[in-house]
Amino acid sequence: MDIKISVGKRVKELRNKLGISQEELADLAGLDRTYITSVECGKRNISIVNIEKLATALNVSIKEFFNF
Amino acid sequence: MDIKISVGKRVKELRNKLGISQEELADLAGLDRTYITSVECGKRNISIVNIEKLATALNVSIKEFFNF
DNA sequence: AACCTATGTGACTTATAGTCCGTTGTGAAA
DNA sequence: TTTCACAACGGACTATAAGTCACATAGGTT
Repeated sequence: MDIKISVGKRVKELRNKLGISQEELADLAGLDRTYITSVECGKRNISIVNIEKLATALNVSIKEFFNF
Repeated sequence: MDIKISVGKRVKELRNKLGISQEELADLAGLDRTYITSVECGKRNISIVNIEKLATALNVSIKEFFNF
């Protein structure tokens, strides 16, 4: 599976587990809401710095984030 | 520790374990020799697609790659 | 119907990722 | 001391990710 799709699904999965909206996650991570959308939809080739921001906001380590 | 530094150290560690040069890794991953240098030096905010290319070239899964 | 909340889309500018050329430094071997 | 392989560095360039916006869509509520 395309890594961008996998990352997107993982973000959505962890976000849903926390029960928060894309907008709340965006605020927590310091990113734009529409950027979160496009990441979750697998449209972004996200960088490691933003992955770290998202992982932190989602309360998981990077190692845990990639545990898929 | 800065995630870019951590990634760089990890690439270098895995590359040395394989006993290959930066240029060989670059060829295996389909990336530029000078780019590998800057990644290893922690100067690059590498994207997930290139992380996947490097992990594959280094014979580890992405999950294993981030096992640090 | 009109309304709210959450999510998705397309287009766009700015920032930087990534390439390509070469140079420099370094350490080990001859 | 030169030769070689490798690693780091630099400038100039192109490709693409980051980041934002107006707007569209889908469901649920009144």
